[in-house]
Amino acid sequence: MYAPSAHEVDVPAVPVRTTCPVHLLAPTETAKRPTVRCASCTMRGVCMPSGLSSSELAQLDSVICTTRTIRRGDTLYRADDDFQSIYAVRAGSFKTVIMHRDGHDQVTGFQIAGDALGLDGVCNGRHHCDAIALEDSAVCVIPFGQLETLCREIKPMLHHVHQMMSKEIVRESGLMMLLGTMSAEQRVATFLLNFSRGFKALGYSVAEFYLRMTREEIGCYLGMKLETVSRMFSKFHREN
Amino acid sequence: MYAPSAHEVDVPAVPVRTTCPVHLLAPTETAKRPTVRCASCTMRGVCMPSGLSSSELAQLDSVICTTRTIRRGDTLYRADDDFQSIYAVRAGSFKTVIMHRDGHDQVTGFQIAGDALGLDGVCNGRHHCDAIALEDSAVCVIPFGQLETLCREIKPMLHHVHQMMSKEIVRESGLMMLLGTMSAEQRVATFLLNFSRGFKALGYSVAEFYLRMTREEIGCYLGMKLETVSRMFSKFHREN
DNA sequence: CGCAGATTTGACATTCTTCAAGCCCAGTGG
DNA sequence: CCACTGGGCTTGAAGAATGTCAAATCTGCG
Repeated sequence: MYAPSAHEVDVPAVPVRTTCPVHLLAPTETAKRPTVRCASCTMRGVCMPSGLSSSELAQLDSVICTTRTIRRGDTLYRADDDFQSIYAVRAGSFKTVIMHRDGHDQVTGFQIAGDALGLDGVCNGRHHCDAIALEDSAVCVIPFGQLETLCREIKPMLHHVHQMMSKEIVRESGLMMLLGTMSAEQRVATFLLNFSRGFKALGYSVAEFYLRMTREEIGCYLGMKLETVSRMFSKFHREN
Repeated sequence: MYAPSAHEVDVPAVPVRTTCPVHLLAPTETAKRPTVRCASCTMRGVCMPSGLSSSELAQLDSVICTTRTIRRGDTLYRADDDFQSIYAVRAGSFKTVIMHRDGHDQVTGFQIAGDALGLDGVCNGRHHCDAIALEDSAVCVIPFGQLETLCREIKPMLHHVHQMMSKEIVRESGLMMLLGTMSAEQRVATFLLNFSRGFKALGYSVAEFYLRMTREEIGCYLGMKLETVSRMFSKFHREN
């Protein structure tokens, strides 16, 4: 809808929000609880350590993966829910939100295919935020107790889990930087660039992509009001 | 210097910055690399899982702990440093800072006795921030590779490491909430309350304590300018 | 004592929010 | 088919919160 050539400038073309899904679920994935084999999963490189032997992969498969589908707007888990499992996004997208009594919510992250969800629950056995699907989505369910058991047997797995958690820590500290030091304009620009990078890693276009979240959700994530987000988008669009 | 009774209101008495250290190092701890035994460490409850057998504690001691002292203003590690170890603060205090080329730094946390440092490095083998001592301090050095080995042998240890990392994730998301949704006044109040809570856990006074960091560092942490921090302190003091 | 850095305070500028109005689009029902 | 409706989006004007700049203390340290 906008010129794809726009990615010569720092900020990618402003995407238009539509309801056309970025990742369509394959029909086989919509069934309620089919076992998906990690060994043949295209996302394996994203959510599992590389270099596992086939017997180790079999261990993974036997112990760990079931999938779950979540409809747009539904929650994968809520704050205070008992923590049992972590999740890997297979298809679709989510947001994680910390609700505050007075309605001042904070979106702490957007997750797309390959991202992990639920690591906040390890700390004290309860989740600390809500995870809400932005579109019809599917996740792999990874029971954390069993994952820990596996970690004791497979060293690369242990290290991978640690990396995932550390990556989350680093991601969040980057966000703190954004929230603490950047102007509204810089925040929106950074947000678009990060998103673009995320889609690129999945093989989608860098310069043109759909945003599944509303202006309000973006604002909530970036620490500003939806009107300000809108103004920044307009500004970038004017200035290309 | 201020009335300790002030802790009846929501916000503790505004502390005065001085150079009087909160935690004095015992003389024996200032030597360069003495081995401190985890088994007899008073901080053990904070940085290690409870319920380890004495043989497991011995394993810990033999493999892991050396200590290091850092002078005020010196760095424990810097961004881009090779990641080898994580650290547990034994005495003193630190800040972690993400430096940005244009001088817009972000303080991502303050760490006092019992807190962990360095978990951001697991992710890709390099640290992502600087850790700087706010006063003469001491840390336990915990080589991460050896810790992972130990994790495979001692299950509670594995779980504890996961909890530490998850705790850091939760801490950061709380900070994102603060940065994203709160007014300057609320941020400073929350900051003081959190700090008060941290000191309380160490057995120090809730209503009166010293802040080792400058107004600028606090501002950097809370996403505002030092003048604003100062104004809020003045305001709280006026209103008690 | 006197310097350098930290802090406080005031006046003014800027940025962002708030409030309000109108537009666009998809879904709905007559 | 088309008006209607609601949600999301855009835009303008005014106001509040915070940043910027500057000056005057305060404090610890040599």
